[in-house]
Amino acid sequence: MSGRALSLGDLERAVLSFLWSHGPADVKAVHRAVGARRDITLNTVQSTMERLYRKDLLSREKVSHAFVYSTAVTREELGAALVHDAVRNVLGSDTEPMLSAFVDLTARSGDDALARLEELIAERRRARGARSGR
Amino acid sequence: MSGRALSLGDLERAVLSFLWSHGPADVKAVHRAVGARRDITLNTVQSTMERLYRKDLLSREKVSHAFVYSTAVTREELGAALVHDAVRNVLGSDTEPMLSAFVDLTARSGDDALARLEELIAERRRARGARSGR
DNA sequence: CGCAAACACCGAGCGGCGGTCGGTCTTTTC
DNA sequence: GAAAAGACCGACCGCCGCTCGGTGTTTGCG
Repeated sequence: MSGRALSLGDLERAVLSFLWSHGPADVKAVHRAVGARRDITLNTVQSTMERLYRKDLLSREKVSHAFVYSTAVTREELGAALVHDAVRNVLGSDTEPMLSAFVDLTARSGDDALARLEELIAERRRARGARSGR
Repeated sequence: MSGRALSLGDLERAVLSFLWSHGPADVKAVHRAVGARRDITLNTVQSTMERLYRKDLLSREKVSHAFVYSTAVTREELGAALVHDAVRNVLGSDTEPMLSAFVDLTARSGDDALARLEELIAERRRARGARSGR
């Protein structure tokens, strides 16, 4: 853990997206899938993946003499972290504005989304319910 | 309206924050309040505010021969926009992951936050109530 | 065992963006 | 009119992601 104010470029997002969808892969595979449409060198993909690795967003494991990269965080975790950042930077530490934003954004997806949000809250409640605290 | 992937720097956020707290102000006032502690020239503040103006985050009105700047969006709107961006860039267009992130982040602020979220949803429901979703 | 292919890593250049100013041109004011 | 006030322009810097070429190292085949 760590990572403050992480910023991601297009390629970085594309790489992460690919690894989230299809599991772990080596640079070559990612290049074939992601770099192909971009007319990008394998080297570029390599650099990007290493940068992602240094940001602790990817983990790697040496297989024979090539690295196989895996995501170090789930899409959900990253998404939550980014949202959290946005909130902290603009809305501050008060929770109220954050909650308002959530409801607002949810409402834009329709009333059913609002209902779904309630369900998720209820579920979360139930899960935390019995056990209490962390 | 518009706004693609807006990114804000520290000074820009500070300026916006000031204008949100204390109403409209001219460059000089903002410089006194924000630029003072930063050992920054009035010109720097001026440039930053103009950039903010071009990003449509500030509006201005000429009073005598100086501009008085006002925020063109509320803190809540900007916050929501940023959160929306983060969601779109990482979580995609499916609403489910977004809702999960919301509940997750809210839960981190405690059970009362979860309860408050429910209240806000209920309120929103009542406000939009009768009309029905699409 | 030695060599060629495969691959990771370094260094570098580019473009975009925010921050930071100095200088200049325009407008207001006395 | 001249001086003061302020807006605008252009420039430079540093950071960051993108993009490669080149180089060194490791692997595996003949």
